[in-house]
Amino acid sequence: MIDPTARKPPYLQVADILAERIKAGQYPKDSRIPTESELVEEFEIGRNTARRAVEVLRERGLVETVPTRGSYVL
Amino acid sequence: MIDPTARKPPYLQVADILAERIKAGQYPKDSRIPTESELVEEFEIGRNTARRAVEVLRERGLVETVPTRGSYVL
DNA sequence: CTGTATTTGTTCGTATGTATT
DNA sequence: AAATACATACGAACAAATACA
Repeated sequence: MIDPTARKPPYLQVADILAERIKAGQYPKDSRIPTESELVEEFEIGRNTARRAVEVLRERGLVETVPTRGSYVL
Repeated sequence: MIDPTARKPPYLQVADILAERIKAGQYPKDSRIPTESELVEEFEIGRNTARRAVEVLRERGLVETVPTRGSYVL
């Protein structure tokens, strides 16, 4: 799924995949995207990398993160 | 704040600035100095450079670093 | 009310790759 | 060649808040 050798770093690859899913309606508005742990498992990445990916989605205004809850599609 | 072109490398410049602050009592004994991330932001340097700066303070016996906690003034 | 599980927040440790001087 | 610097990544540990049985 993720290519660690690609020019695009893993955290961006993951962010883009998640953004695609949001755009496609796979994660509907107000729904919660996968937790950091789930992203770690699905994409076989470290937690920090998962966090960075979600951070990108926040910066893009795609999700909102609620501590102890998760990140929700806007 | 930091001059990347100076003869003194950034990590030493940062270390010296922090040492000054400790000496001046800006960071009192037993208090925590800024985290690596905070140093990255304040001085606009990379994380490795921030780490190097703190390493210098350790070598000078000015601080003690506790994994997952931070570095504390001695 | 109490304990446990879940989830994000924070922070340092370590390593790799690339670029510049 | 060596030192310096930055970006990226994974690991580990602990805190804090929330949810739930």
